[in-house]
Amino acid sequence: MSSRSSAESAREIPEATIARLPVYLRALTGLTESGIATCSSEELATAAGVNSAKLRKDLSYLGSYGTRGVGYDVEYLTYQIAREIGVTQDWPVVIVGIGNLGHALANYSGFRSRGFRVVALLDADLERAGQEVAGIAVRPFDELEQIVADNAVAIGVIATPAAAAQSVADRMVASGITSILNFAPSVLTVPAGVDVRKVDLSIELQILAYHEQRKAAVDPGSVPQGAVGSSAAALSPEGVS
Amino acid sequence: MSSRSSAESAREIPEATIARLPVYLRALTGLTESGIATCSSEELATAAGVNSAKLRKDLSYLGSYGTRGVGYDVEYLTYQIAREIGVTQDWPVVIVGIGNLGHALANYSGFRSRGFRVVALLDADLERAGQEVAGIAVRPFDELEQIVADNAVAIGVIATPAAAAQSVADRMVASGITSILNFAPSVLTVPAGVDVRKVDLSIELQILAYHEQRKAAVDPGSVPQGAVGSSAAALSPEGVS
DNA sequence: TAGATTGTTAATCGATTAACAATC
DNA sequence: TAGATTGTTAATCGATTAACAATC
Repeated sequence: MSSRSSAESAREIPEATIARLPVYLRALTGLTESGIATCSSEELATAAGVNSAKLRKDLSYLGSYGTRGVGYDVEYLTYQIAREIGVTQDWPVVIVGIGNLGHALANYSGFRSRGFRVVALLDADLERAGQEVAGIAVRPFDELEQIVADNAVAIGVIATPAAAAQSVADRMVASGITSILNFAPSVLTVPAGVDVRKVDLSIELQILAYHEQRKAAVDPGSVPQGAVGSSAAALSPEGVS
Repeated sequence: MSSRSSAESAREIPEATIARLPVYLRALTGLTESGIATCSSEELATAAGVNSAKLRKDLSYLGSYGTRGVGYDVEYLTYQIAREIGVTQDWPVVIVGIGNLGHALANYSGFRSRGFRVVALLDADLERAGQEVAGIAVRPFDELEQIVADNAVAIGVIATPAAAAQSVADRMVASGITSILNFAPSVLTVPAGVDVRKVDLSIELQILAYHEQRKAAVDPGSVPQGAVGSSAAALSPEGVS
């Protein structure tokens, strides 16, 4: 799936580690805001919600940025991780599909402070295009190629209905985008070299439901087991907005 | 983290498999909509975006629901997976925090068809409470305990700002909720027996940025490398809505 | 020097994959 | 019977973890 370049740098960072680096970065930001200048692997691990052995192992792939007997300098480690991830500079991003979710994404103020800059909002619906969301004009989807070229956009966000997602992805790839964050509930097919990550609300809920069901089974009566709906309703065809 | 009951049923399904069952379910729904009644592991795997060996291995944990030489009956397999996950019945869910994201979640029509029913929208802001979103009245957060009790709610969704998330989680847990889906960018501390899953927009984007940066490094010039922002901007304190 | 904590080793655990016997 | 495809085995790969030597 993800790019797996082989002989590039001395270190080859495992995927599982890469996925945790942003979590460490956020935990470090929290420490900075609390006025903490130095921390041990134990403290940082707690803030990030992992165990300290895993944290130290993860950081060891980046280099030796701590001091034995002392810990880590919060500011220095923050910079090193940000540099490793690649968010010491802002990445321009386009969001396609300005429905409810697109609105929420456009208004999400966390992007800017974490290395991203929304350069355009696009929607195929010409009614929506022309409006303004979060201070950014919504533009017709057809302007995608121009916008990607003008702003050197490498990352695209898809917040369209499932039916439109693949064709939006195709246009994104053709226009030069090589990383896609997909919120539409559909599997995207993209060429090698293009990375896709997927966020799916109901899949996350279903994973919780699985465990919830098991809790109820182990300890019947202790956990409320929801009102009884019909299985027909639960299994009916999708009506994704 | 997640519940790990030991001697419960004959099978002990791996976490990685559980996380993929909802993906298979969605792929099967797609096949049903296309009028396909039977499929091979190869076809279903393609629709789900995994390889067929992994799919068959995953399904083998549930039982033997296929026919050698033939494949799987789509409707039968759909039911078996839905039953395993626990979504043949509807799970009542509450959403706390009706900002932009809460709005989007409340309006997400996919919940209903996938085993969930939003029974209440809650917000601490009394201005918001009293409004109506997606046909559901927004109620004061203080009514949480009553609503959870009345509707036997086991699953809660947090869409509040980061600063409020932990206290909302505490109240949820105290009220009897044992599964939480957290959209706020903060690490939640909960008692054993409570499951938390986290969805984080900027973490997903940062993972993409990491790989994007590597692509640019391997093949300079071929991939646009975004406008140059200041590292100060990228690392400034959070401004999460 | 004594205490603390990192960075690394090595063992363990879990997940993935290819191959194929079972069987429709 | 011949062809197709599942379910399972076993090998491989990657991730986690505890323990501790290195070193501040």
